[in-house]
Amino acid sequence: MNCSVRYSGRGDTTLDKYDRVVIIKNDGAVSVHSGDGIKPLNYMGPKAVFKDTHEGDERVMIFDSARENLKITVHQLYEEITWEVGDEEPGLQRDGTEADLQEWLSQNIEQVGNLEFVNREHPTSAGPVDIYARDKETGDDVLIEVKRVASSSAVYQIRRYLEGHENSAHGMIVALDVRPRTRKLADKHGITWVEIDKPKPAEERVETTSVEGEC
Amino acid sequence: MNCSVRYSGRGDTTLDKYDRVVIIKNDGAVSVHSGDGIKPLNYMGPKAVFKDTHEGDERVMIFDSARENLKITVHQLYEEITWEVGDEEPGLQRDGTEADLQEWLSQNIEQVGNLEFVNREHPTSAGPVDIYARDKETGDDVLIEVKRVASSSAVYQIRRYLEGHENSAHGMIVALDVRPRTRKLADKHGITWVEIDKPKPAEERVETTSVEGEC
DNA sequence: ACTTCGGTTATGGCA
DNA sequence: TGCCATAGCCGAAGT
Repeated sequence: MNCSVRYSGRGDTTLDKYDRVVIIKNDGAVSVHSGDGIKPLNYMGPKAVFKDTHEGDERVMIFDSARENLKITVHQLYEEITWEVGDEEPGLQRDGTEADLQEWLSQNIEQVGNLEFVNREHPTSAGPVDIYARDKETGDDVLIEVKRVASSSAVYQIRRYLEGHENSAHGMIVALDVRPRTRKLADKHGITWVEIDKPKPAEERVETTSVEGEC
Repeated sequence: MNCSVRYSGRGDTTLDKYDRVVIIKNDGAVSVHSGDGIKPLNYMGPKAVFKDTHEGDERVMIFDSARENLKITVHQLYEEITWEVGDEEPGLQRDGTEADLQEWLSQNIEQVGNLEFVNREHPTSAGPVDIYARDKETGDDVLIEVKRVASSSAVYQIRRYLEGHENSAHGMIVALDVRPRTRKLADKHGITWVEIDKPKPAEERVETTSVEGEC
């Protein structure tokens, strides 16, 4: 359709007259798509209430929710199709998420050092740290942040946890991919980083190698 | 269409057989939508190369890019429509973004204290701080983090900037909305927070005062 | 190419 | 409900 759009709520946006595709889903979610890209230009969440109105001789679609509203002015409607999709979507199965890594590491903590696993999602005053371990030699506490890809934020995160931990502890980042600048930043802050290979699903596992960085 | 999807790249996902809507755009972007929600279940960015193949008697759509690939197995195709959209999309105009707030505050710094504006996006060793100002009474440096909605991360952010700033300075958060726990956290770390009303767009504004620095 | 950061981020989980 | 942290986050801008 050829349309212009006005959104007001968490922010305010305007979309000038042009050809676009508008999708309205079963749960009331709306999205306005341009001819390019993955993300919709405008959209509205599942709770939206749809009101089909007119302004002069133009069709105006209004979507309202608690604190937001979206107004699509339809200048020309080229085509309108409806398709039943059903609500038994099996859903997306993700593999190798951070949670998976965390689970794996809690069972294979020796892969990243001479460590003993203590706790997972261990509470600190700055929030829960992914893994709490102990150095078998020194007996020191080690707090580990697990990431698929570790960027600078991982360093800041682990520093907060160290600050909020009851004892003084050593910080460590374990990830499939530790970005170059993150390595330098971690070193600078005395935080150990370890890259591990993507762990295979349980039944396929044989061996893993690891690359380690020190400060 | 009725399809199942396999993605491998930045992560790995599986999507079991069900009815969905697949959108292929001008620039090569693909998205697989379920009947609910805003975000696509699977997708692939603009650079994707499309190969239309077969596996047995089933159509298989493969999308490849540098380090990713998406495979859609089509079990049944209900309908296929093509629509020309054109590439002169005027684009989304955002209003009241953080950048706008920053701009406004740099011109109206007196709204949040007896301050004198010094610099915007002022560099520190921890990255550029939104606004650098000076306390007119004490002469102390004040570093300000501007947000639409300020959550705990704003506190940590400003602390990093204070750490990376050349002089000792006072930290401040200015936002349309400072979340309750963020207020407490800011207080705890000695960081001032100020909530402001959403500034009106430039053309509606009646007057602004400007502060000029003397050398 | 890599990094950083905003976003109407969305989404899920937990207190 | 609010808050936190993840996400294949996306997308844009700067280096």
